[in-house]
Amino acid sequence: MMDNEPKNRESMILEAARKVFIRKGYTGSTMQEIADEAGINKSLLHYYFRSKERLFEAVFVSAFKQFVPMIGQIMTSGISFFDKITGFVDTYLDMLLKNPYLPGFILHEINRNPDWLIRMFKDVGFQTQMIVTMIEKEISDGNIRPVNPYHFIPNLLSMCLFPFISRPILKEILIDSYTKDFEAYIEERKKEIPEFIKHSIMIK
Amino acid sequence: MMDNEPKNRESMILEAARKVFIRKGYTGSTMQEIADEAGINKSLLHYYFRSKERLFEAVFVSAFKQFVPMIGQIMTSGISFFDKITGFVDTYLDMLLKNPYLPGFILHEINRNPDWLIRMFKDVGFQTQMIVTMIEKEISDGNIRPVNPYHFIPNLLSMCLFPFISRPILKEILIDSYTKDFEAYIEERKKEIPEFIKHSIMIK
DNA sequence: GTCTATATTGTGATAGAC
DNA sequence: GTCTATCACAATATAGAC
Repeated sequence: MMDNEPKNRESMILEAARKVFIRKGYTGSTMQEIADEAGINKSLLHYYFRSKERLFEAVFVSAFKQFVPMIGQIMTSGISFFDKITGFVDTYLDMLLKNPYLPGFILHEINRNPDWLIRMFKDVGFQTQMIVTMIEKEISDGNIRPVNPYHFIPNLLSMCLFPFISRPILKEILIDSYTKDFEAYIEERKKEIPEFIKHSIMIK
Repeated sequence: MMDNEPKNRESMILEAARKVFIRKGYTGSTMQEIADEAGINKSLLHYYFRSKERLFEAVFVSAFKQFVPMIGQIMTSGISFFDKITGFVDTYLDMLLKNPYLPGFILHEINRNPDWLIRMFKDVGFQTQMIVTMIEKEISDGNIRPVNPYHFIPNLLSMCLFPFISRPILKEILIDSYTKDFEAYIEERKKEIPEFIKHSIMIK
């Protein structure tokens, strides 16, 4: 960790709040715990952010932006379809390894209040239509077999995200008998997921 | 709904608690809300179950048993590998459609307290080794290509579970532009998931 | 068994000294 | 800006009448 630069209180608080909220969720976290984590007094939280809800909102917005993959860049580049998949999986899994509790946090909080999504996606924007178009072009070009993009995209996302959401269960039913730790297991998936997809939809 | 038979208070409370806990989680639920849902007084909850935690535990244990797929039955039957996959996906998605919030609930609560798992799996037991052995036999028999079972099994589970965990997001980024409602979308997946797997690992 | 208080602790939030 | 003290209320839990 190289970020020991003296930061201002506001970002210190945000960092502590992020840590606590992401791990325990909104209803599972208390202002006291966040204050302790930040090494300051409870009232200071209210000084910088008016309420628990506002503090949470600040954390959630930034976390959500991180969660939605920057899929546009790589999907419009000139590389082959298989390389696009590999590149995406590699980049996204790397980010998730650095933020293993992010998926569970986002999914749970969105479930708690789905209305946030509409406002969220205005800022962030997952370019669905662009990806669908890209996939359809690959099909008509004869590079991949006819696959329904509206199922393929969730399949891809699920295979990346699921291990992080179900981490304790996976550890119990699989990894323990597989003698690998979690990070090594995810590293393996960087090859396994593209391989799985390759056999599933590639024509040549 | 045909279950209007007069039930005893205890199961009425359990039903109400299940509804509230599964939707809002342990920290997001209050005893008051559960009492309201059951149409009774707050103190009665404490009469039947000593504490919030005990009431939750009763709900969680039964929910967890439902969540862990009865994969042993179908995986040891004499049918072909592809039929096993299709049968499992069909059965499991049907159960999930009746309990759409179950996966998010279980996964979130396990994340909140992973220690429960050890005790849970003693009772329930997901027969990992049996499934792994079965897959390895299919490989050596030349029915499917050599695939790592420790990645294949999570892939299969993830494709079934993910839509339910990420339902609001999927609705926002996919289904709206796809003109299907959620149930119709899941019905489609009963064919799409086996199809995806078939192309991915079947040899013939 | 079921209800109406009531006790007791948690927690978000504010007031006010410095 | 930062702290201590305190308020107001919500939530779990219990006591006791019926």
